[in-house]
Amino acid sequence: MDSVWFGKPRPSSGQPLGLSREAIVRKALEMLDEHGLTKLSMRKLAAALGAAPMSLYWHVPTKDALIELCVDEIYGDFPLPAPDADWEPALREMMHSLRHLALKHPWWLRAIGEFTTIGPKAVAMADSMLEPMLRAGLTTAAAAQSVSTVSSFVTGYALAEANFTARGGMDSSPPDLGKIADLYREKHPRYVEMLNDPAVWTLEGQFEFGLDCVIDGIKARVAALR
Amino acid sequence: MDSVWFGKPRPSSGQPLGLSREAIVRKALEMLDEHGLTKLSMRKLAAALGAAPMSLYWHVPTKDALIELCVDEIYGDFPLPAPDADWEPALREMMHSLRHLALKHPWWLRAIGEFTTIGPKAVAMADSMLEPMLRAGLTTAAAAQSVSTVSSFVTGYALAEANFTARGGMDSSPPDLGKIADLYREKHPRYVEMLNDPAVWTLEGQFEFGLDCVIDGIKARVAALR
DNA sequence: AAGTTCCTCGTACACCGTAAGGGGTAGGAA
DNA sequence: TTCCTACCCCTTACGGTGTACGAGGAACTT
Repeated sequence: MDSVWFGKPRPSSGQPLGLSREAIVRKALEMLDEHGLTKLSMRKLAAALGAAPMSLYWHVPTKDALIELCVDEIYGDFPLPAPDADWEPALREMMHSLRHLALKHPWWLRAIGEFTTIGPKAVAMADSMLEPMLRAGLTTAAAAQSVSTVSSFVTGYALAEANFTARGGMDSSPPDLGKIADLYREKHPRYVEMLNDPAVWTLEGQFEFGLDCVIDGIKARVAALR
Repeated sequence: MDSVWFGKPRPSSGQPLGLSREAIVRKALEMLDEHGLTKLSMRKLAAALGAAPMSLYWHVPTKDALIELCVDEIYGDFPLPAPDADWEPALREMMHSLRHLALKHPWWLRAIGEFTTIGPKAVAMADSMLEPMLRAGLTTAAAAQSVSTVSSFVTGYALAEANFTARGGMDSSPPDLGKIADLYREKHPRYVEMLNDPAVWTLEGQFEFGLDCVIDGIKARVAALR
């Protein structure tokens, strides 16, 4: 099945009046950030743009394709590390950026899970993650393995984190932890004790701990992987 | 907002004829495994059960609630480690189980990302993950931190893995890597070289590598966390 | 003036989740 | 026997969704 990336963005010789692929994506991003993935509809998007629903379909083949474009646009916000940075601080910095991106756009990770997007900006990001590792002397496979490992942790963590940080406007509210604790107090006391431990909810610190673990493990292997 | 878990499953004094919450969840799981999350509709589910669409709503308050029940059911398939196992092999084994669960039910991770479910079987799984760590002498917070770190990696990895392993019947097909390589060959040669490296596609080995990294990092900290 | 290309829109179709309420059936009470 | 109540299933209907199809109009070329 062909993806959006293989088709041209439709030639537009005359000056675009009001509607354009870029304008549609921009407004869609705005609405996604504000209301979440499930609340976005082509009709509402068109209304927000002052156009008829079917007008969008000239610029974008389908709703799923539009969301793929939006997902890739987010990859574009990814800040690049300094071109001469050592691999470890570069990797750390990129992973912090990745987490912040995911937390800033809660719909993003969910969309990634559903649409398997590999757009130009996603490729650029992956490429720039590879770069410091290769420069440190790793083989292609080893660099890929390292990057895949850390970014798996980060996306997994951000996914869990986003579930407990759902703010206003999202699709679902976070579960009521007090009720859950009451429900399971006698059957799973260990679990309830964990829920009530304030240290568990220092999400920033938890992330740092996990990131340290993963990077330590990679560091220990970098020598062998060269 | 109340969740399914806080309401009773509707008292059923007489013998249930045909329809029941259990039967509905069972059939829904079957259809989810076969056709994926987006293809499941209450109407089709009812038809598969030989019932009218609205009949389901006696047993289940809403479609989202039904999916939460399905998600929790999957947690129930999680195999428990031996009750006297050391923390490291126990953790390893559980993470392998978690990955296999995620790959066997591709809709599952996507649903977790969308619904923030904490049902009884999810709690039981979390509890049994905590157990070996606590037995090893970790504090509650340290055990939670460790488990959260590894399972974040595993879910993140499984999410990415599932995107490249989409088999028949899923919502979207995997992207055509050959075309992608052609598109980006001159702009991102490093990335394309990675795509063409067969070692990158030994997903089992990549998973093992990542898991080793994370567990090593935790192991190095276990002493300090006691 | 005629044709061509680009863009916008109106209409329509097949789906979706589910609110509201109508019946039927079974068991217990009168 | 008759009535009441609880439980379960269904019909109808409403307001949404993505998008196929094709009718236009506007601008530019010839």
